[in-house]
Amino acid sequence: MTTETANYHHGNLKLALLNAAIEQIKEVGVDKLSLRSIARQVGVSQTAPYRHFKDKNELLAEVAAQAFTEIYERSHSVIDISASPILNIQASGMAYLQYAIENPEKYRLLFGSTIQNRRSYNRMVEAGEQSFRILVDQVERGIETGDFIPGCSLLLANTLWTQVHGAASLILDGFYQNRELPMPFDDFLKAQIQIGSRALMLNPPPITLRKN
Amino acid sequence: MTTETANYHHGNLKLALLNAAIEQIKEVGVDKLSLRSIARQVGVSQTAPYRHFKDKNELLAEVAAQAFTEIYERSHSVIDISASPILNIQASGMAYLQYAIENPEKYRLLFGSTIQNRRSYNRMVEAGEQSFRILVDQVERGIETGDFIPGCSLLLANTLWTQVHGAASLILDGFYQNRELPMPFDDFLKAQIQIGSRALMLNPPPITLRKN
DNA sequence: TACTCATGTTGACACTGATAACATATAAGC
DNA sequence: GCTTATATGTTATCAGTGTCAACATGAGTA
Repeated sequence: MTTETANYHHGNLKLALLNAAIEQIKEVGVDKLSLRSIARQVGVSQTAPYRHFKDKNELLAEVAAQAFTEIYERSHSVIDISASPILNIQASGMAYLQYAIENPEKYRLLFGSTIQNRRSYNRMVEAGEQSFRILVDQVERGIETGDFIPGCSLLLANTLWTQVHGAASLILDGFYQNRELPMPFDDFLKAQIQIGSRALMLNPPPITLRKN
Repeated sequence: MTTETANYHHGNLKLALLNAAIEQIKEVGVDKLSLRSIARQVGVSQTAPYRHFKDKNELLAEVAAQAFTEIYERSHSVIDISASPILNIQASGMAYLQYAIENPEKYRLLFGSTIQNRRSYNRMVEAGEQSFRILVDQVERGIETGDFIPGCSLLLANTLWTQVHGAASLILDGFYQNRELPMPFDDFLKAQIQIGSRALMLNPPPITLRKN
């Protein structure tokens, strides 16, 4: 209903603005995004957005909340309750990286410094924490089964996320672009995640890295 | 000499601009930094900077190159050639994190999306790689001594950096601010680095996390 | 029908990065 | 020592931004 019928003057301008923002973030990048150009695309005056968002920051925070939810869904969809925690962690890590690679500008919005005062946007914060909880859950399972270091699941989950987030950042910043890799890019990601997840294990399995 | 005597109209305006930029980045943050306010602080017209830098981006890239060098010096200064690779890695990781925490806005400049076209600024890129090489060196030593997973030092070093960089990002984004930690913050960092570095080891030592 | 209030527009302000045209002082050539 | 070219700095201006206050409009309600 909400998507079809025109409610008011424009007919759900708020949603139209959000969609236009997402589109332009993808096209011109998050830095070059302007509220005015969003309004222009929707065919509305420059100040119309202010009836639906306190300011540009608030609009971006809402886009970010949506993106965090997407990341959550991606990472969650590959979790298999009957699989081992370590496999789940690796799978959701790859899903996370894939999202970042496929949506570089959205990812920058999530973790760059564009949005100010992040902590004051509840919807966004909660959507972010939801993703994090996937990790915490799997880490706790791994601790229960005796595979992981016991003590503090938050810390272990952090180590994981931190690593995957760092990898994503370096990829998006083009760090690997002119660099010779010892293996195909996708394998490189997998290896990185595999190595990283060894950190949690009480007795990590031996590992060999193919040179190519 | 260069710092003392006035060379030209202003007397080393380029250096004065860079210093003013660094000061303002610290004070108002990298997003709110404007070329005009830098010029104002130095007491020169808005367009004077354009005689020394092609554009704002170029000025920022030079500040970043300087900051990368500082990070290198910090991380390098704690390397002890007679100590084990793993200890060196942990020490330089902590030094890196400390730099990020002490200079949050500079760190954002280095890895945020403010500077465009990073790869085209050689001085900056090289200063960055220099820091990375500290890690690669220690990883290679660790592989030689048989402590680390053999195969690809680049990949292992990446895993490390990636993790430390990710930790820095989350800290600066305030992720840990309203969150209860199981131990004092500094210990939390150390633990994270300690756990992370286990990933590289062929036979990581058992580890226990104090609950407090 | 009249009124209210959410929604949208106009006009304006104070900023920003950047360019072109002009001014000036320094270093080099004679 | 005087002229001249060039590096350096200024003025004026443009197009663009986020945001606010004042005004316009139209849908739902009393």
